Amino acid sequence: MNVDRQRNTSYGPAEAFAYFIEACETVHLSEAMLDRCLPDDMHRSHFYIVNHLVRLGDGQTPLQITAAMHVTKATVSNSLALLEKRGFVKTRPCDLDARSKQVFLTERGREFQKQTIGTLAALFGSFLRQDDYRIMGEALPGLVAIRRLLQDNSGVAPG
Amino acid sequence: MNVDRQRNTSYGPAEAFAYFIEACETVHLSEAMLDRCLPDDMHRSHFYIVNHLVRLGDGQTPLQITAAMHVTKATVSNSLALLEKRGFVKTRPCDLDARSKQVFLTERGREFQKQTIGTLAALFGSFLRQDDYRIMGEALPGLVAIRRLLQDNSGVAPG
DNA sequence: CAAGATAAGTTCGATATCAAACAAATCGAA
DNA sequence: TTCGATTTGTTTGATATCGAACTTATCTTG
Repeated sequence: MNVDRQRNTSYGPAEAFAYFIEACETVHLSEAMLDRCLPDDMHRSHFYIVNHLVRLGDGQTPLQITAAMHVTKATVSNSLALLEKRGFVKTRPCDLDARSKQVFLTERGREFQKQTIGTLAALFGSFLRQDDYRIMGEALPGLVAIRRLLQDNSGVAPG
Repeated sequence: MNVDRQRNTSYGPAEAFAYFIEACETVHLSEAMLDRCLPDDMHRSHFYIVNHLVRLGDGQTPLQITAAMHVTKATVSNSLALLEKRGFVKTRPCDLDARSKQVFLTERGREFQKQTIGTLAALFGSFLRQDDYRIMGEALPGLVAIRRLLQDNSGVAPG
C-alpha cells in the first residue's frame, strides 16, 4: 500500500486537532478585529448582547441572553447593569412572571450596533475578495456539521 | 437570471458573517469540552501554556509565550507564577540577557499535559467517526487560507 | 564612555467572568 | 390550600485578563 497515497485520502485525529487549532486562531484574529472597531469603554461581550437583541429581537429575559451568550447569569446581570448605565438598553419587570424581567433596546443602543457593524463590515470588506467569500461559503457546510456534532455531544462525560 | 441558481453559486458578506459565527460557536463548544477534561483548579489558559511548551519545546521566554498565547505580558507573568507554584514549570534567569528568563517544564508538567491530552482525545474519539474526520480534513485548507488572510491583515486600521 | 532609547518582566488598579450562596416568585403535589 | 421544589435574578468572593506605570538591563548614538 502506498503510504503517500493513503495520507492524501485518509483523515484522522491529526486533522481534528488541526481543525480546532485553526478555528481557535481564526476566532482570536476576528475578535481582535472587532475589538478595534469598538470604543475603548465598550467590551466585546457588551456588543454581543446588543447585537443579539437587534438580530433576534429585544424583550428577551436575562436568562435567554445567558443561554445565547454562553455565560453565567451573574455575568449577564453585570453586563446588563453596565449597558443600562450607558443608555443602550432599558429593562422592566415582566408582567406575567414577577421573578423575571425583559430587556429592551434604546435608540442609542440600536445606533451603537448599527455603527459598529458598519465599521466592522467596512474593515472586513477592505481585504476580503470574491475568492475569499467563495472559500468561506464552501467551507460553511462542513463547519456547520462539526458544530452540530459538538452540540449534540456536549453532554458526554470525559474519562 | 435565476435567483436560486445565483444563490447557489454566488458568495458574499453573508457567508463571511456566517463563517465567523460558526467558527465562534465551534470554539466555544470545544473549549467547553477541554474544560471538562481539566481539574477544577486548572484553567484552560494554564493548560495552553504547558501544552505549548511540550509541543514547541521549552526553554522559551515569557515574551515568546505571550506572543503564542495572544495575551499580555502581565497575564503570562501571572500564569507562570501559578504554574510554578503548582510545580508544572521551573524558571531560571537567562544567561545571555539578564532582563529575560527561561521557562522549563517539570516532569509533573509533562505528565499533566500527557494526561489531559489523553482524556481529551478519548472524549473526542468517543463521538468522532471517520466521516467527521473527513469533513474536517476537507475543510482544513479553507480554514487555513482564511486564518492566514486575517493574520496578514491584522494591521489594517478600521474606519 | 555616557545618556537617552528600547526591551523584558513585574506590579497595580480596574473589569469581566465564574461558582456558590442568596432572595423572591412561581409551580406542583399532597 | 399549603409547603417543599423549582426558577429567576442578584450578591459576593475569587480569579483571569488588561492597560499603564514601574524596574532593571541592554542597546545606540553622540
